[in-house]
Amino acid sequence: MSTVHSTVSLPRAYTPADSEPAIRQQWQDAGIGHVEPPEPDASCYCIVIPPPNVTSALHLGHALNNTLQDILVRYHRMRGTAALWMPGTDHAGIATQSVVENRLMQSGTRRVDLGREAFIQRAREWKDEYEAVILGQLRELGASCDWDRTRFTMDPVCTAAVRHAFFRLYQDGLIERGKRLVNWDPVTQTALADDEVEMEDVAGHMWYLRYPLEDGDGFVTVATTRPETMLGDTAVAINPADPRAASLRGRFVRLPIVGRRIPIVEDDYVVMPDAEGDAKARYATGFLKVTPAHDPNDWDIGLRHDLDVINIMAPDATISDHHGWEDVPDEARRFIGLTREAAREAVVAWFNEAGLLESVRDYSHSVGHSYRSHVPIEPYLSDQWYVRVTDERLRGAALRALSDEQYEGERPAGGTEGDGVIRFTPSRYAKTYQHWHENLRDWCISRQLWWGHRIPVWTLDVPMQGELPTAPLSTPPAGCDLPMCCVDDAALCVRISVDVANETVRIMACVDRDRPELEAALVEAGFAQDPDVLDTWFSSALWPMSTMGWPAPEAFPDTEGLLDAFNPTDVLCTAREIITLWVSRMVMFNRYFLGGRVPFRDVYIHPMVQDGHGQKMSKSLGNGVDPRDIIHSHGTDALRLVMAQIATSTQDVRLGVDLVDPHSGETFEPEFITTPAGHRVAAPVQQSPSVSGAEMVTVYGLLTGESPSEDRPLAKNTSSRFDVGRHFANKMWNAVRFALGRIESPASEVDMQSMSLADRWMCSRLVAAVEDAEKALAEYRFNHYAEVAYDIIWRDFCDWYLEAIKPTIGDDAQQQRVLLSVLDALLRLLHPICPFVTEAVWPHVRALGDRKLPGLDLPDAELVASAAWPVLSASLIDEDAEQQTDRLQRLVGEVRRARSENDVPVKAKIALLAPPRLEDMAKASAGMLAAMCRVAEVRPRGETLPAGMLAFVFDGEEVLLDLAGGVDPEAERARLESKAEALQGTIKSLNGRLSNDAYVQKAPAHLVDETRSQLQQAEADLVATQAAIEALS
RNA sequence: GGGCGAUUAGCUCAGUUGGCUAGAGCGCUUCGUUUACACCGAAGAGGUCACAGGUUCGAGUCCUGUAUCGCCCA
Repeated sequence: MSTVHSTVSLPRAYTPADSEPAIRQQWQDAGIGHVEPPEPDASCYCIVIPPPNVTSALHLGHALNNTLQDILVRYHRMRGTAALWMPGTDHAGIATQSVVENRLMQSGTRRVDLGREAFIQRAREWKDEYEAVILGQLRELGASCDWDRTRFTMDPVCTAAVRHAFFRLYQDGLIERGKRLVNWDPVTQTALADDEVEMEDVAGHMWYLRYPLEDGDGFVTVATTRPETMLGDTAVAINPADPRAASLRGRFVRLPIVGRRIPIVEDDYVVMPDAEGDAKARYATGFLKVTPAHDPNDWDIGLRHDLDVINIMAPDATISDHHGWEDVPDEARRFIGLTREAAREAVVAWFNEAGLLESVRDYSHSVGHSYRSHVPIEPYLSDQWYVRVTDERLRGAALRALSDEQYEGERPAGGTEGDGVIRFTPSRYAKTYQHWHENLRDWCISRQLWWGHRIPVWTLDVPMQGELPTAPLSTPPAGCDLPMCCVDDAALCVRISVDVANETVRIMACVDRDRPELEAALVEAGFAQDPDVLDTWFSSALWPMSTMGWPAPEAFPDTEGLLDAFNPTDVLCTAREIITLWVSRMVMFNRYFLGGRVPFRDVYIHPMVQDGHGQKMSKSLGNGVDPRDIIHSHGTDALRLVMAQIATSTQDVRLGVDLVDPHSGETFEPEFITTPAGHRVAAPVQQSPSVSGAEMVTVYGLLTGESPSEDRPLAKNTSSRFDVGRHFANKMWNAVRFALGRIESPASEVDMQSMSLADRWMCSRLVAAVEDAEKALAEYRFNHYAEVAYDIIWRDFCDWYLEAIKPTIGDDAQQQRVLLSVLDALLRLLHPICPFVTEAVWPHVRALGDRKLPGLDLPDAELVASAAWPVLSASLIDEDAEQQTDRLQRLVGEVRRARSENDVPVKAKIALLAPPRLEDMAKASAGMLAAMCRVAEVRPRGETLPAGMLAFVFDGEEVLLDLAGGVDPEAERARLESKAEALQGTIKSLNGRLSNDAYVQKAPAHLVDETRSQLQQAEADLVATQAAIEALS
């Protein structure tokens, strides 16, 4: 074997960092991700990336999300379809503005100090910085996106889509301005979407306030957690089922402090008092103060009973008489200007002094907080823009898009394109989607921010003159039932509303995309653009269209043809937390603007990555793992393999977070502490596990004010979970090294008839593995695909096949050809998961010559990334080889166990004494037996059994091993007797099953037959075992 | 309060229409550096499948209830 020298071309161990950068460059040079729209009938595959927020670098959740997408895209590309993966990033309005403001505040600058233009410039600089980081990370991960088509939700292409979508919706009456209660953040003074509100449990109080009845005949007691809002009360409500309701019907209450006369109304929303009931009922009095301007439920009650709405607060949540509160008596003057917290104390004190405070009880409840400023949300009445998503054209379309089998109940009939197309994987998320739409509320899309798409509406208020317009200036479009709607230019939509109280007429003009002259004309005429920007999800909702050039591909020639070829996309791959925020809205918009077409056919929801304690990885806990660190310490393939392995359909995955000791480089499990909020985190300072006395600061330590120093450096987070991936890539690498050393002159032709058992078996296994992988991917079972690839490479190929062919490969040109071909196919099979190591060894394997077998098609390619997925013919399936190998593997297992249990030295050669039925097989596989378990000799077993041998039972026959060193007869007897006992147990259980008539009659015949043959086998094994025991004595 | 999900080996998780002795990786024990790989190989220990009922010839798998944990919505 002089060929060993050729392994020299590969180092002993795979070091990812040595080859990954060059491989990325190769992919980029070859443009593997770039796709042009193909001919109409060609097969297409498309995924749009969930655009990461430009707020910060990508975390492990992104690594998971994007690894899975890349696996799909690489697989479909290898299958020969035009596979487009559209990359890009999201401007993330609130989140980005927030991080930029925080950075400014570090130097004491507020955004208002900078002004709008300068602030947007700062935000743009932040975006440029993080966009580069994110795109770099995606490339590092190996993401084979079409980088030429990289988009950003605020770039000109996407902006055109946002402008036109807004215009169309405005024109069609689906966007309107409305006074509504919003989730108001009084610190940042902006409205928040429902999902931007974080619920927190707060230990507060329930105050019991007495409101005197107007006629002086006693009082009612209301219970409230927010006494300060009573200044805006416009009713007291009671449940109509309450026995006290009848006597109070039609009566009034005189509101303390304010003196307002407010009605008692009956509404079944009111919880009746019940000492045994739920938390709310135990604290209830049966009387509810109703403050429509400051509570969403009260708002609804107000609508039902036509109550006054009195706003008593300014936008900063201080008590104010400038925002709708007019009946302010002198008694209430002293509350004006107080913060809501101070007002609460003052109001309670007033009631106490007036003898109207009945009692106070401790009360824990859930209060919405701003995810941005972390102060309690104030339900606040303000003017906002809404999309009427509850309209049948939007919500109905989204519901009808769901596939029949995933729709709960009868799916509404539709009959337009796209109906019944969307399927969720796992299917249970279809329910989340459906329930969300069934309880949908209109979508507030305006945000009081500077960073985002500015609302394209220009407004002018003019004094009312003469007669009010009583009819639309022109006919509104179909479906638009808004008053005073008029249409002018095809790119201009004007609406007029009348404010009778202030005697003004408001003219609002919405302008379509690409009409700067209209905008200028409006400004010239004194119109001012709305200062607000759109909710980020408005532009995200258009992502599958905007990235493909809608509505004006001719204006952006790079995008021409994309929409027709690639929308609908094939699958949206995302986390479940944005099913409502994003998935739903993409479906509504795509269907609305593209004639019912859905944005994607499949929605795959992947699990969440948690830390070792089941907590979400978050910046504030310092428990996140940076994918770049794993790429550097373990290699990208290791990261990707583990990501694929954990992508199971049932549950979220815990990934224990370890530390890297900066003193020694070793990985260790940190000491954990519990934070005041109850989270498990790494203690701020840790001892080095191996360098005595040395300390380090953790990421959590950094957050709590520890500053790293030269003596006490920062310790990076990592996870030993990725070791398995590193080991696997190294295994693949070394299998190739082995092959390079043995494949000297592969045969140019292969005669399948004369292939060895091992070769036939390996090819047969390969067929099964490729089939399994294809099936797994079709069902989005990434973990199964990873398992299939892992097992065939490590268990079948390395552990068995390579060991089995060691004795013969050197002199067998045909076998060399088989090895080479199988290796090539395995690299293709593995490539979508581990693109780097497969690409790194590819040129070496390619250099060895043709790789093709009858029934195995492997067209050559420069790069494995652009190679074809292996196509195997069923003719390679070899049941006989699989059965024989299975038998041989069991025999090897028995021999190995016998050797191990009897402490036979590894180098000691032993002889196998086989009964006739086994002898042929053993002799035919003598080389393999020698290689796998050091059986040096196979001899026939005579009728008389020689002493001093070890016996075991194989397929009902007694086999002997001549172990050279001899056998301890007592240990041997004990082993055989325990074996016999186990067999007796098996026989008893099988007999029991077969003597059960119901089993024999009802179970499928093949199972019953199987049971019978098992019984036969066990009985034969028992006889042979007992014979062996007798032979011992 | 409503909805969804989870509970399987010391740890992290598989287990596809119910069907042989419930699997993997890590960790642990023992042995081994044989010329692909110690990021390796061989052997082994370790599970009343949360609990209680039910359906069935047969339940980790289906149904009901209980407990605990998680997420979403109110």
